[in-house]
Amino acid sequence: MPQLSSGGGDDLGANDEMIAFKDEGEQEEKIQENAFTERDLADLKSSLVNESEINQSPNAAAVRRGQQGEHRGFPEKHREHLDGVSKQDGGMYKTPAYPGYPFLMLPDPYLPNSSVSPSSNKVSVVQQSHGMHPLTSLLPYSNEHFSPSPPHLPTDMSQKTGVHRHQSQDLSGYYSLPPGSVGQITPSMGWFPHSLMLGPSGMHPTGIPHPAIVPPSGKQDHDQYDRGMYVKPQVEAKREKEPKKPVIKKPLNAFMLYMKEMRAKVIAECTLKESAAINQILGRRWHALTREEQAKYYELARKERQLHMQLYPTWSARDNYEAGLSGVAGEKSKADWGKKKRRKREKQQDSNTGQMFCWWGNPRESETRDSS
DNA sequence: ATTCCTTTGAAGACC
DNA sequence: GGTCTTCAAAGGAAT
Repeated sequence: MPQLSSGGGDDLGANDEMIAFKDEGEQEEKIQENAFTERDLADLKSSLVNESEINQSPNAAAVRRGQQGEHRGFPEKHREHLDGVSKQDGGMYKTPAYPGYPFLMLPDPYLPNSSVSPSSNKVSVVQQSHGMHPLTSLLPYSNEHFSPSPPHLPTDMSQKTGVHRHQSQDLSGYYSLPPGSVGQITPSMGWFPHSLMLGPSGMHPTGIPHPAIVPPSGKQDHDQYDRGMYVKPQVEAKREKEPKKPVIKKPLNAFMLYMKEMRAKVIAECTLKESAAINQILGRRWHALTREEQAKYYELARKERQLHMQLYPTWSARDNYEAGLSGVAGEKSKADWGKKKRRKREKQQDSNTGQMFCWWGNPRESETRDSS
Protein backbone atom coordinates (compact mmCIF):
# COMPACT_ATOMS: atom_id res chain seq x y z
CA MET A 1 0.00 0.00 0.00
CA PRO A 2 1.54 3.20 -1.04
CA GLN A 3 1.93 5.41 1.90
CA LEU A 4 1.78 9.05 1.58
CA SER A 5 5.12 10.45 2.42
CA SER A 6 3.35 13.68 2.24
CA GLY A 7 5.42 16.66 1.79
CA GLY A 8 4.10 19.42 3.90
CA GLY A 9 1.76 18.33 6.54
CA ASP A 10 1.12 15.02 8.02
CA ASP A 11 -0.34 12.31 6.06
CA LEU A 12 -3.75 11.59 7.23
CA GLY A 13 -3.94 8.03 6.44
CA ALA A 14 -3.71 5.55 3.71
CA ASN A 15 -5.09 7.53 0.96
CA ASP A 16 -5.65 4.77 -1.42
CA GLU A 17 -7.86 3.21 1.12
CA MET A 18 -9.95 6.21 1.64
CA ILE A 19 -13.32 5.90 0.19
CA ALA A 20 -15.02 8.41 -1.93
CA PHE A 21 -18.43 7.01 -1.41
CA LYS A 22 -20.18 10.21 -1.26
CA ASP A 23 -20.08 11.25 -4.80
CA GLU A 24 -23.20 9.36 -5.38
CA GLY A 25 -25.64 10.16 -2.69
CA GLU A 26 -24.62 10.65 0.87
CA GLN A 27 -28.11 10.47 2.10
CA GLU A 28 -28.50 7.02 0.85
CA GLU A 29 -25.36 6.05 2.63
CA LYS A 30 -26.66 7.49 5.82
CA ILE A 31 -29.78 5.48 5.55
CA GLN A 32 -27.74 2.47 4.70
CA GLU A 33 -25.67 2.93 7.73
CA ASN A 34 -28.66 2.93 9.94
CA ALA A 35 -29.74 -0.25 8.38
CA PHE A 36 -26.32 -1.69 8.86
CA THR A 37 -26.73 -3.17 12.20
CA GLU A 38 -29.27 -5.75 11.33
CA ARG A 39 -27.84 -6.37 7.98
CA ASP A 40 -24.35 -6.51 9.35
CA LEU A 41 -25.36 -9.14 11.72
CA ALA A 42 -27.16 -11.17 9.18
CA ASP A 43 -24.40 -10.76 6.68
CA LEU A 44 -21.81 -11.68 9.14
CA LYS A 45 -23.57 -14.75 10.23
CA SER A 46 -24.18 -15.93 6.74
CA SER A 47 -20.65 -15.08 5.80
CA LEU A 48 -19.48 -17.39 8.44
CA VAL A 49 -21.45 -20.12 6.82
CA ASN A 50 -20.18 -19.80 3.34
CA GLU A 51 -18.35 -16.81 2.07
CA SER A 52 -18.33 -17.94 -1.49
CA GLU A 53 -22.09 -18.21 -1.48
CA ILE A 54 -22.42 -14.77 -0.17
CA ASN A 55 -20.29 -13.58 -2.95
CA GLN A 56 -23.12 -14.29 -5.24
CA SER A 57 -25.89 -12.77 -3.22
CA PRO A 58 -27.68 -9.85 -4.79
CA ASN A 59 -27.21 -7.90 -1.65
CA ALA A 60 -23.54 -8.49 -1.85
CA ALA A 61 -23.47 -7.35 -5.39
CA ALA A 62 -25.22 -4.20 -4.40
CA VAL A 63 -22.75 -3.44 -1.71
CA ARG A 64 -19.87 -4.19 -3.97
CA ARG A 65 -21.29 -1.91 -6.55
CA GLY A 66 -21.47 0.76 -3.99
CA GLN A 67 -17.85 0.41 -3.10
CA GLN A 68 -16.13 -0.40 -6.28
CA GLY A 69 -14.07 2.33 -7.62
CA GLU A 70 -15.48 4.92 -5.39
CA HIS A 71 -12.39 5.15 -3.31
CA ARG A 72 -10.49 6.74 -6.01
CA GLY A 73 -9.98 10.39 -6.14
CA PHE A 74 -10.51 10.89 -2.49
CA PRO A 75 -7.01 11.44 -1.26
CA GLU A 76 -6.43 14.84 -2.68
CA LYS A 77 -9.85 16.06 -1.89
CA HIS A 78 -9.56 14.50 1.44
CA ARG A 79 -6.40 16.30 2.15
CA GLU A 80 -7.97 19.54 1.17
CA HIS A 81 -10.80 18.81 3.39
CA LEU A 82 -8.59 17.98 6.24
CA ASP A 83 -6.72 21.15 5.85
CA GLY A 84 -10.01 22.76 6.37
CA VAL A 85 -10.77 20.57 9.27
CA SER A 86 -7.63 21.38 11.08
CA LYS A 87 -8.43 25.00 10.74
CA GLN A 88 -11.79 24.58 12.25
CA ASP A 89 -11.19 22.75 15.37
CA GLY A 90 -14.34 24.11 16.74
CA GLY A 91 -16.33 22.23 14.25
CA MET A 92 -14.52 19.08 14.59
CA TYR A 93 -13.85 18.75 18.22
CA LYS A 94 -17.14 19.90 19.41
CA THR A 95 -18.78 17.07 17.66
CA PRO A 96 -19.58 13.99 19.60
CA ALA A 97 -17.36 12.05 17.35
CA TYR A 98 -14.61 11.21 19.75
CA PRO A 99 -16.00 10.10 22.96
CA GLY A 100 -13.82 7.13 22.71
CA TYR A 101 -10.63 8.80 21.98
CA PRO A 102 -8.27 6.50 23.69
CA PHE A 103 -6.66 9.05 25.84
CA LEU A 104 -10.02 9.80 27.19
CA MET A 105 -10.81 6.20 27.70
CA LEU A 106 -9.32 6.17 31.09
CA PRO A 107 -11.77 4.11 32.92
CA ASP A 108 -11.26 0.66 31.71
CA PRO A 109 -7.78 -0.49 32.31
CA TYR A 110 -6.56 2.45 34.20
CA LEU A 111 -9.34 3.23 36.53
CA PRO A 112 -10.66 -0.13 37.46
CA ASN A 113 -13.33 1.13 39.76
CA SER A 114 -13.99 4.24 37.97
CA SER A 115 -17.61 4.89 38.34
CA VAL A 116 -17.00 8.47 38.86
CA SER A 117 -19.63 11.02 39.44
CA PRO A 118 -19.99 13.36 36.57
CA SER A 119 -18.87 16.21 38.66
CA SER A 120 -15.71 14.65 39.83
CA ASN A 121 -13.85 13.92 36.69
CA LYS A 122 -15.36 13.70 33.34
CA VAL A 123 -12.28 12.11 31.99
CA SER A 124 -13.45 8.95 33.44
CA VAL A 125 -15.75 7.14 31.17
CA VAL A 126 -18.37 4.67 31.96
CA GLN A 127 -19.62 2.94 28.93
CA GLN A 128 -23.26 3.45 28.63
CA SER A 129 -25.65 0.92 27.41
CA HIS A 130 -26.24 2.70 24.18
CA GLY A 131 -22.58 2.64 23.48
CA MET A 132 -21.88 6.31 23.49
CA HIS A 133 -19.39 7.74 25.82
CA PRO A 134 -20.58 10.47 28.07
CA LEU A 135 -17.33 12.11 27.20
CA THR A 136 -18.93 13.68 24.30
CA SER A 137 -19.26 16.89 26.15
CA LEU A 138 -15.63 16.79 27.01
CA LEU A 139 -14.28 18.18 23.88
CA PRO A 140 -12.56 20.36 23.48
CA TYR A 141 -10.77 19.24 26.50
CA SER A 142 -10.29 21.62 29.29
CA ASN A 143 -8.63 21.61 32.63
CA GLU A 144 -11.95 22.11 34.24
CA HIS A 145 -12.66 18.51 33.72
CA PHE A 146 -9.91 17.45 35.89
CA SER A 147 -10.65 16.94 39.45
CA PRO A 148 -7.68 17.63 41.66
CA SER A 149 -8.32 14.55 43.57
CA PRO A 150 -10.30 11.84 41.93
CA PRO A 151 -11.98 10.02 44.74
CA HIS A 152 -11.60 6.68 43.10
CA LEU A 153 -7.88 6.82 43.02
CA PRO A 154 -5.88 5.49 45.85
CA THR A 155 -4.49 8.35 47.74
CA ASP A 156 -1.02 7.03 47.68
CA MET A 157 -0.98 7.09 43.94
CA SER A 158 -0.11 10.70 43.83
CA GLN A 159 2.35 10.24 46.57
CA LYS A 160 4.09 7.57 44.69
CA THR A 161 4.36 9.63 41.62
CA GLY A 162 5.58 12.45 43.69
CA VAL A 163 3.69 14.87 41.59
CA HIS A 164 1.45 17.47 43.00
CA ARG A 165 -1.90 17.63 41.44
CA HIS A 166 -3.16 21.00 40.75
CA GLN A 167 -4.99 22.68 38.03
CA SER A 168 -2.20 24.63 36.64
CA GLN A 169 -2.46 25.84 33.14
CA ASP A 170 1.23 25.45 32.82
CA LEU A 171 1.71 22.42 30.70
CA SER A 172 5.34 22.22 31.47
CA GLY A 173 4.35 21.17 34.92
CA TYR A 174 2.54 18.16 33.56
CA TYR A 175 4.25 16.99 30.48
CA SER A 176 7.24 14.89 30.71
CA LEU A 177 8.70 16.22 27.63
CA PRO A 178 12.17 16.71 26.43
CA PRO A 179 13.64 20.10 27.04
CA GLY A 180 12.03 22.56 24.80
CA SER A 181 9.37 20.28 23.59
CA VAL A 182 6.69 21.89 25.59
CA GLY A 183 7.20 24.91 23.57
CA GLN A 184 6.81 22.81 20.51
CA ILE A 185 3.33 21.91 21.41
CA THR A 186 1.36 23.88 19.01
CA PRO A 187 -1.71 25.73 20.06
CA SER A 188 -3.70 23.18 18.23
CA MET A 189 -2.46 20.62 20.64
CA GLY A 190 -3.98 22.42 23.49
CA TRP A 191 -6.93 20.13 23.31
CA PHE A 192 -4.92 17.16 24.40
CA PRO A 193 -6.50 15.44 27.28
CA HIS A 194 -4.97 15.57 30.66
CA SER A 195 -4.35 11.93 30.62
CA LEU A 196 -1.67 12.73 28.18
CA MET A 197 0.07 15.01 30.50
CA LEU A 198 2.46 12.68 31.99
CA GLY A 199 4.86 12.72 34.74
CA PRO A 200 7.99 10.68 34.70
CA SER A 201 7.49 7.03 33.97
CA GLY A 202 4.45 7.64 31.95
CA MET A 203 2.25 8.45 34.84
CA HIS A 204 -0.15 11.22 34.72
CA PRO A 205 0.18 13.54 37.68
CA THR A 206 -3.05 12.13 38.93
CA GLY A 207 -1.47 8.76 39.05
CA ILE A 208 -3.29 7.66 35.97
CA PRO A 209 -0.95 5.92 33.60
CA HIS A 210 -0.77 6.90 30.02
CA PRO A 211 -2.81 4.52 27.97
CA ALA A 212 0.09 4.06 25.66
CA ILE A 213 2.19 2.86 28.49
CA VAL A 214 1.54 -0.50 29.89
CA PRO A 215 3.46 -2.26 32.55
CA PRO A 216 5.66 -5.02 31.28
CA SER A 217 3.59 -8.05 30.66
CA GLY A 218 2.79 -9.89 33.81
CA LYS A 219 2.89 -13.12 31.94
CA GLN A 220 6.57 -13.43 32.41
CA ASP A 221 6.37 -12.49 36.00
CA HIS A 222 4.74 -15.62 37.11
CA ASP A 223 7.18 -17.41 39.28
CA GLN A 224 7.82 -20.84 38.11
CA TYR A 225 7.28 -23.64 40.48
CA ASP A 226 8.25 -27.18 40.05
CA ARG A 227 6.56 -29.47 42.55
CA GLY A 228 6.52 -26.71 45.01
CA MET A 229 10.11 -25.84 44.47
CA TYR A 230 10.68 -22.43 43.14
CA VAL A 231 12.65 -22.42 39.99
CA LYS A 232 13.69 -19.18 38.52
CA PRO A 233 15.62 -19.26 35.33
CA GLN A 234 18.92 -17.49 35.53
CA VAL A 235 18.08 -15.23 32.68
CA GLU A 236 14.89 -14.22 34.31
CA ALA A 237 16.55 -13.63 37.60
CA LYS A 238 19.03 -11.44 35.89
CA ARG A 239 16.32 -9.58 34.14
CA GLU A 240 14.53 -9.02 37.37
CA LYS A 241 17.35 -6.90 38.63
CA GLU A 242 17.07 -4.55 35.77
CA PRO A 243 14.33 -2.02 36.05
CA LYS A 244 11.55 -3.13 33.82
CA LYS A 245 10.88 -0.82 31.01
CA PRO A 246 7.28 0.05 30.60
CA VAL A 247 6.04 -0.88 27.22
CA ILE A 248 5.06 2.08 25.17
CA LYS A 249 2.32 1.13 22.84
CA LYS A 250 1.85 2.31 19.35
CA PRO A 251 -0.41 5.26 18.95
CA LEU A 252 -3.79 4.29 17.65
CA ASN A 253 -4.54 4.84 14.03
CA ALA A 254 -7.72 6.31 12.72
CA PHE A 255 -9.53 3.05 12.43
CA MET A 256 -8.51 1.95 15.87
CA LEU A 257 -9.86 5.15 17.26
CA TYR A 258 -13.04 4.58 15.42
CA MET A 259 -13.28 1.04 16.67
CA LYS A 260 -12.72 2.08 20.18
CA GLU A 261 -15.51 4.53 19.98
CA MET A 262 -17.99 2.41 18.15
CA ARG A 263 -17.37 -0.98 19.60
CA ALA A 264 -19.75 -0.61 22.48
CA LYS A 265 -22.40 0.69 20.19
CA VAL A 266 -22.13 -2.26 17.90
CA ILE A 267 -22.09 -4.65 20.79
CA ALA A 268 -25.24 -3.11 22.11
CA GLU A 269 -26.97 -3.09 18.78
CA CYS A 270 -25.95 -6.46 17.61
CA THR A 271 -25.75 -8.26 20.90
CA LEU A 272 -22.51 -9.58 19.57
CA LYS A 273 -19.55 -10.00 21.78
CA GLU A 274 -16.97 -11.63 19.67
CA SER A 275 -14.43 -9.05 18.74
CA ALA A 276 -13.55 -10.62 15.46
CA ALA A 277 -17.13 -10.37 14.29
CA ILE A 278 -17.54 -6.90 15.66
CA ASN A 279 -14.41 -5.80 13.94
CA GLN A 280 -15.74 -7.04 10.66
CA ILE A 281 -18.82 -4.95 11.10
CA LEU A 282 -16.77 -2.00 12.12
CA GLY A 283 -14.59 -2.43 9.10
CA ARG A 284 -17.64 -2.22 6.91
CA ARG A 285 -18.97 0.75 8.73
CA TRP A 286 -15.67 2.43 8.46
CA HIS A 287 -15.89 2.25 4.74
CA ALA A 288 -19.44 3.49 4.86
CA LEU A 289 -18.44 6.62 6.69
CA THR A 290 -18.44 9.83 4.81
CA ARG A 291 -15.09 11.28 4.08
CA GLU A 292 -15.79 13.99 6.57
CA GLU A 293 -16.49 11.47 9.23
CA GLN A 294 -13.37 9.55 8.46
CA ALA A 295 -11.39 12.71 8.32
CA LYS A 296 -12.18 13.36 11.92
CA TYR A 297 -10.52 10.18 12.92
CA TYR A 298 -7.56 10.65 10.66
CA GLU A 299 -7.04 14.00 12.18
CA LEU A 300 -7.31 12.60 15.65
CA ALA A 301 -4.88 9.87 14.81
CA ARG A 302 -2.50 12.38 13.37
CA LYS A 303 -2.60 14.40 16.51
CA GLU A 304 -2.12 11.36 18.59
CA ARG A 305 0.96 10.41 16.62
CA GLN A 306 2.16 13.92 16.96
CA LEU A 307 1.80 13.89 20.69
CA HIS A 308 3.22 10.43 20.95
CA MET A 309 6.27 11.72 19.19
CA GLN A 310 6.49 14.60 21.57
CA LEU A 311 6.16 12.40 24.58
CA TYR A 312 8.43 9.63 23.42
CA PRO A 313 10.83 11.11 20.92
CA THR A 314 13.06 8.09 21.00
CA TRP A 315 10.31 5.55 20.73
CA SER A 316 10.09 3.53 17.61
CA ALA A 317 7.52 1.01 16.51
CA ARG A 318 10.44 -1.28 16.24
CA ASP A 319 10.72 -1.31 20.00
CA ASN A 320 7.59 -3.32 20.20
CA TYR A 321 8.55 -5.51 17.31
CA GLU A 322 11.56 -6.54 19.19
CA ALA A 323 9.82 -7.02 22.46
CA GLY A 324 8.79 -10.32 21.06
CA LEU A 325 12.15 -11.16 19.73
CA SER A 326 14.39 -10.37 22.58
CA GLY A 327 13.64 -8.48 25.70
CA VAL A 328 10.88 -9.66 27.86
CA ALA A 329 9.75 -12.86 26.36
CA GLY A 330 13.03 -14.38 25.42
CA GLU A 331 13.56 -17.49 23.43
CA LYS A 332 10.02 -18.71 23.54
CA SER A 333 8.72 -15.59 21.96
CA LYS A 334 11.41 -15.72 19.42
CA ALA A 335 10.06 -19.02 18.34
CA ASP A 336 6.51 -17.82 18.54
CA TRP A 337 7.37 -14.86 16.47
CA GLY A 338 8.74 -17.13 13.81
CA LYS A 339 5.62 -19.22 13.92
CA LYS A 340 3.47 -16.19 13.68
CA LYS A 341 5.34 -15.03 10.68
CA ARG A 342 4.85 -18.33 8.98
CA ARG A 343 1.21 -18.43 9.85
CA LYS A 344 0.66 -15.06 8.38
CA ARG A 345 2.36 -16.00 5.20
CA GLU A 346 0.35 -19.18 4.94
CA LYS A 347 -2.79 -17.29 5.58
CA GLN A 348 -2.02 -14.90 2.85
CA GLN A 349 -1.38 -17.70 0.46
CA ASP A 350 -4.71 -19.17 1.39
CA SER A 351 -6.46 -15.98 0.69
CA ASN A 352 -4.77 -15.72 -2.62
CA THR A 353 -5.76 -19.13 -3.74
CA GLY A 354 -8.95 -19.61 -1.88
CA GLN A 355 -10.90 -16.50 -2.83
CA MET A 356 -11.39 -15.83 0.83
CA PHE A 357 -12.44 -12.28 0.73
CA CYS A 358 -15.48 -10.65 2.10
CA TRP A 359 -18.12 -9.71 -0.37
CA TRP A 360 -18.93 -6.53 1.44
CA GLY A 361 -15.78 -4.96 0.30
CA ASN A 362 -12.85 -6.14 2.22
CA PRO A 363 -10.37 -3.44 1.44
CA ARG A 364 -7.64 -5.98 1.36
CA GLU A 365 -9.40 -7.78 -1.36
CA SER A 366 -7.86 -5.88 -4.18
CA GLU A 367 -4.48 -5.82 -2.51
CA THR A 368 -4.51 -9.49 -1.99
CA ARG A 369 -5.44 -10.28 -5.48
CA ASP A 370 -3.14 -7.75 -6.94
CA SER A 371 -0.22 -9.09 -5.07
CA SER A 372 -0.72 -12.62 -6.23
C1' DA B 1 -2.78 -19.90 30.19
C1' DT B 2 -1.99 -18.70 25.76
C1' DT B 3 -3.09 -17.93 21.03
C1' DC B 4 -6.28 -16.99 17.39
C1' DC B 5 -9.56 -14.29 15.05
C1' DT B 6 -10.79 -9.91 12.60
C1' DT B 7 -10.51 -5.14 11.05
C1' DT B 8 -7.53 -0.68 9.10
C1' DG B 9 -3.59 2.08 9.20
C1' DA B 10 1.23 3.34 10.45
C1' DA B 11 5.76 2.12 10.41
C1' DG B 12 9.73 -0.75 10.02
C1' DA B 13 12.08 -4.47 7.44
C1' DC B 14 13.38 -6.37 3.40
C1' DC B 15 14.43 -6.96 -1.51
C1' DG C 1 10.43 2.39 -4.12
C1' DG C 2 7.36 -1.38 -3.67
C1' DT C 3 5.98 -5.17 -0.88
C1' DC C 4 5.59 -7.65 3.28
C1' DT C 5 5.12 -7.94 8.23
C1' DT C 6 4.02 -6.43 12.75
C1' DC C 7 1.30 -4.14 16.05
C1' DA C 8 -1.98 -1.20 17.86
C1' DA C 9 -7.77 -2.75 20.54
C1' DA C 10 -10.97 -6.10 21.95
C1' DG C 11 -12.88 -10.25 24.00
C1' DG C 12 -14.90 -14.73 22.95
C1' DA C 13 -13.35 -19.06 21.05
C1' DA C 14 -10.07 -22.45 20.43
C1' DT C 15 -6.03 -24.87 21.78
